[in-house]
Amino acid sequence: MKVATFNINNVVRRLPNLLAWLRKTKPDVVCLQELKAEDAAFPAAALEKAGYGAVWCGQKTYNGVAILARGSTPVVTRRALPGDESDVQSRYIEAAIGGVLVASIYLPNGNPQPGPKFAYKLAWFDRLIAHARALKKAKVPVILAGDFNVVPTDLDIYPSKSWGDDALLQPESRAAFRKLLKQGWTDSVRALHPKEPMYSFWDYMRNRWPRDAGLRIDAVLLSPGLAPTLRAAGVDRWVRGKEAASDHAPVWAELDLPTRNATPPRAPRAQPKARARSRSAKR
DNA sequence: ATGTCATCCGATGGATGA
Repeated sequence: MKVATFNINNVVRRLPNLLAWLRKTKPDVVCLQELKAEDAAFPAAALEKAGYGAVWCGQKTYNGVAILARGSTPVVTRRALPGDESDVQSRYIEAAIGGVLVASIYLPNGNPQPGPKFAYKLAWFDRLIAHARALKKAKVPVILAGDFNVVPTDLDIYPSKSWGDDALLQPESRAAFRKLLKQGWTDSVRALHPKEPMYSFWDYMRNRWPRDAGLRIDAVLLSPGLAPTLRAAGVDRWVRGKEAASDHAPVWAELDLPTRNATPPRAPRAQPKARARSRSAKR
């Protein structure tokens, strides 16, 4: 099973880019962030046509998260992060897909800091840490994927002093991310690529993409039970170089899990292809 | 401080967020 996270930076404007990437890489599960679209504007029909069922939490102009599944529709378990009923920002959605619980996360940016936005970021992080702990205790396979808006270490950013005051690099932000990981989550890309930067975001400003001045702020985290299934992980950098690209590139992890809706490579019984096809055609 | 992209509101551009 291939699971990916992609901060799409406006799913309506970026739909051609999203569809081209889905066609080329065929992830089984996709977490999207920064839809920047109201519920009614989400391009569900186009994604369905591309073979993906979707669930989403939209919001006008800002935020917005979604989960896509190839050949099925995710079963929503939560549409908001617990812990603050007054929080109306669309930053969390959680769903079950083939026995795995998947969360699409858009952690607050937190700039400028210090200030109310940074306080909101840290409070949101605390709520995420508490909820992640509860999910872990449930002993089910869980994937936490999204834009965590944290540069975890200095390896995760190009050599630069211009981000010193940024909320993404503050010790409090980094400590919160460490605290989350310490519960036992595996940062897929970092686990398999411990020495390379593996950037996932390049600011539009100041020629940062052409000079590879990137940040690694998007991640696919695996619960302890899933960690041994991790086979490969990476960043689809080429997506960032396309016309009208998002400022993020997709981050993915390949797990050695049976994919319920995938066509099996060989036929254990008669006509498995036809059966698999008719099942997905019902969607 | 700079500079990029995009949208909002509501007016021919400034404020905002990332």
